[in-house]
Amino acid sequence: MKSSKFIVATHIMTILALKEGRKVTSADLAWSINTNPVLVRKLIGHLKKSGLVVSETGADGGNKLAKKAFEITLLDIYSAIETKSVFQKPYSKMNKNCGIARNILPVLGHHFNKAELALMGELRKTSLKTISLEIIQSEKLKLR
Amino acid sequence: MKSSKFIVATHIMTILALKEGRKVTSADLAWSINTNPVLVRKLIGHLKKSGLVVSETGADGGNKLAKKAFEITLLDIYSAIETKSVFQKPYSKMNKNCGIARNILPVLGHHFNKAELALMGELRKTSLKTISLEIIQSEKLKLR
DNA sequence: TTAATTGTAACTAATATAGTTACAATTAGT
DNA sequence: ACTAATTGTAACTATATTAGTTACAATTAA
Repeated sequence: MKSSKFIVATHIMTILALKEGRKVTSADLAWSINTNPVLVRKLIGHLKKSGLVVSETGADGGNKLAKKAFEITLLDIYSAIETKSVFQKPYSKMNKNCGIARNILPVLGHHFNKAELALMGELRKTSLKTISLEIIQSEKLKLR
Repeated sequence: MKSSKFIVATHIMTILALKEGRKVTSADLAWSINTNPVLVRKLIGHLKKSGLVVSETGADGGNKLAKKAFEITLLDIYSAIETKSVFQKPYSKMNKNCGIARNILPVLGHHFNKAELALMGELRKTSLKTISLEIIQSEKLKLR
């Protein structure tokens, strides 16, 4: 995964979870992330396609979760944002005259898929509710 | 993982495994991968540091495995090549005035680490010997 | 009608990855 | 000692990916 999209998207989702149903604008989200509202809206576009977020346009518009936070897992966010495999590049340039090169991709692909499924299985264990509770807890600890 | 380095490194290691102890030059490896010998030597540099490959310079020089193929796992190759976490970007630009932003990285980091450990655990299950046997098998099936 | 907002296209900037060139150091064979 | 083949590495260029920006049409509440 080359980008910070997943982290940023989870950051967005965590804010929406902590705002519990109140609409949040892309400008407010961008403030916390310290980035551009357009970038936020692009990410939210993916989250909406996956049914995780709903938005309203116009004055007093904004974004909120489409489900309860305990119904959303890190895997849902991951799947909404990351289209490519963690591993797989097209990698089409290997030499077709070489018997090893001809077969390496299907063979490795199988093992890479198993590894990625293990990763995804682990992400599915954590809900957005858990994340938001941990954020609150973490902030409280620092205040002492 | 943003690069194809891991796939290419595993490709290299598979060739070395199938050559069983015979020295292979970076030029021969580059031929199979259809890339530049220097690129191959750079990757081999990492594999050597991790004790997976040994090389000889000079005429009749080349590279070979430092261990038996069944003693090397995909995780060994992965760890030799990939220095950064699958997920973690520095991501230092979030707004320190936001309580959520201040805490998101340690909280998510914990869950991301668990996921990455699951991925690595899966990679450790497969040895280079297995990969090379599967390559042979896959090529044989195609010849029928 | 106005102001605030999303959605999106088109673009630029920044960063990361891949590939290349060049050459010193090493070694086997002669 | 000389030659040819090889690794190791630095410095560089090219390509691809990601991040960020600008602009503006469409939508909606007041």
